[in-house]
Amino acid sequence: MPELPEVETMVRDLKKKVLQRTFLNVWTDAPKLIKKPKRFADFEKGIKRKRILEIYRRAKNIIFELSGGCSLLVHPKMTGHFLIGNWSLTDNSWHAEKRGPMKEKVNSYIHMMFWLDKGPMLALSDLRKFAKVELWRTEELKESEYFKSLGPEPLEKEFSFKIFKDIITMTRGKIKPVLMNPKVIAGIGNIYSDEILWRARLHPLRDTRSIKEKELKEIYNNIKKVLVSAIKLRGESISDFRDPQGKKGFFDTERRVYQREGEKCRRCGSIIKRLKVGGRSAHFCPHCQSN
DNA sequence: ACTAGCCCCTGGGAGC
DNA sequence: TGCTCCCAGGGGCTAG
Repeated sequence: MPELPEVETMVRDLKKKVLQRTFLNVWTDAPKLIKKPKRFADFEKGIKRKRILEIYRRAKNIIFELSGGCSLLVHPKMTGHFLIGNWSLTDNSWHAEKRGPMKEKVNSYIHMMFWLDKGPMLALSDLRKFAKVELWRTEELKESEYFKSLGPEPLEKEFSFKIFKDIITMTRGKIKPVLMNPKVIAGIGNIYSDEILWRARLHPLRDTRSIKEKELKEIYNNIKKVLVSAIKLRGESISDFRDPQGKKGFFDTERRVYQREGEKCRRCGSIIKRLKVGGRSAHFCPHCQSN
């Protein structure tokens, strides 16, 4: 499940491989993934012959800044990830493939394929087809209500303890869903919120208004520590996340609570429990993370 | 102002 | 072995 570290891993790899290259063509068998513009023909027309000038991450979005004042935004949601491959489809086989299922899928979950000039192609794999693909005017995207609504980036220098403290104390609710809310802080999802709270020794259901300064400091420090460490390890692959080369991440070695229900806490030996909050499962140690 | 629930989707696990 | 049922989950949305 791509969260900030997995999306950051994809962006860093993509920058090495596809920067300055030009979109020649695009294919999909799941046009519903494309939310903007509404018609695939318009999307196709809009992306063709555009060169990739920059690639960056905002929250869990991957944004390709293109020539001609366009930006391609991809939110991978649950199972989306980019793959870079040397599938040698010539222009002729592309036309053949257009009429039927792709024969050269390296992965049967590829639902979008981008042909680039020179070298390997770019594919979007998405088992559950939840991903969001949008083509924007760059200016409009940067000024969009959506961008403005996103919370701060937790790894930016500007994300000080004071800012963190202010937004958490301002946001009422249970700490786990608050941490996961992209409008509060960008990029933290179910896995990393569980891991952060275990390290900070806070119960996922703690009311934000009851959290003391010292505890806030623990959460703040562990947000940075966990995310930085996960990026170094190239993300998690408990889910089906793979990097653009199709390789797994190594965060599993650092996993302490997520999907460890019934197993022993690595700190105190108590049995890890699971509960539901905000429609998501929260994993925690009932001894270390008392409410 | 909250929160619970629904929806999109599909593989995998459980139960029979 | 194979069928059916149910669940997970990001995030936007609605309904209570």
